Amino acid sequence: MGLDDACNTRLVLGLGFSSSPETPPKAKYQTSKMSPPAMAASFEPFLTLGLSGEGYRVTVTKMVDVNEGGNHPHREEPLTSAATATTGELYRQASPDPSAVTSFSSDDDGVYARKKLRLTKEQSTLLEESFKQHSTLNPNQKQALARQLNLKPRQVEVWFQNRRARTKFKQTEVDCEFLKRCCETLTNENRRLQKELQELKALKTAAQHFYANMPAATLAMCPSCERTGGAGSPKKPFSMPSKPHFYNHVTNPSAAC
DNA sequence: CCACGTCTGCTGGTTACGTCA
DNA sequence: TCTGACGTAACCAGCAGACGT
Repeated sequence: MGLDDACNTRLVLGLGFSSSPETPPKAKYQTSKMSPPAMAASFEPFLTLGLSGEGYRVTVTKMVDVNEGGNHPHREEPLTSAATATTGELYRQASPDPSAVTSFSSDDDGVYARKKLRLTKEQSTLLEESFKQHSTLNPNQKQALARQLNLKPRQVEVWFQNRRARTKFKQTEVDCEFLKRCCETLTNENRRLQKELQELKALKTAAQHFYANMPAATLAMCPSCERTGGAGSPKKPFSMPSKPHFYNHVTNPSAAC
């Protein structure tokens, strides 16, 4: 819509109440807390703003946030979906990108319901490239990117927020997988060491029995400690190393993860 | 210097729409 | 055509830091 068009048309403003579902627009619920039946059953004040004699008609329920700067979620007044659709529709008309038309569609009544925006491939690509350079945006970057992409700064902001969240989620998944593998490896290693310990214990018991049942005369003298392995030292026929050699997963990370 | 209120941007969680198998 | 799963835009609540008073 060009400037000339805007100058040559008259605005028509209407205000009223309606309890019927068809007028004003089919207000779709915005949040789950506001169920559609509840919306349909209530008396809704509505405001119509249109260009005389033709299709540029905007119908709004409750409040409309026409302040572009007031797009911060904290300060945004609650909008009905119809109101949101209205601002979206206004924006769409200003957008030269034909693909953006699919972002907001009208139903058979010519009434605009809120539809989810789908970013074009070009928009997504540029956003991705920008995200690779910096995962957060300062206000100037946001404004510039929004202008470049023909989007609202708020949309760019939301995209970056969601993108950061997705990145974090993916990283968490990767970390989770890594820890799972570590856990599996350590469990296997633990099992193997337990088995080894059992075998050593069995060996020790067998050796104890062997030396205990052997006649003292047949026992050889140990040349270094000068003790026999049998009756002379029944308690310690042989000993395990005082410092058992455990596999260190920290110093040998390849064995674990 | 400290307390307080406001503004702004972020995160985490959720909702709802569009797409696809 | 219907349906469920999935991706994601949009939203909300809460928090934290900067800033002015």
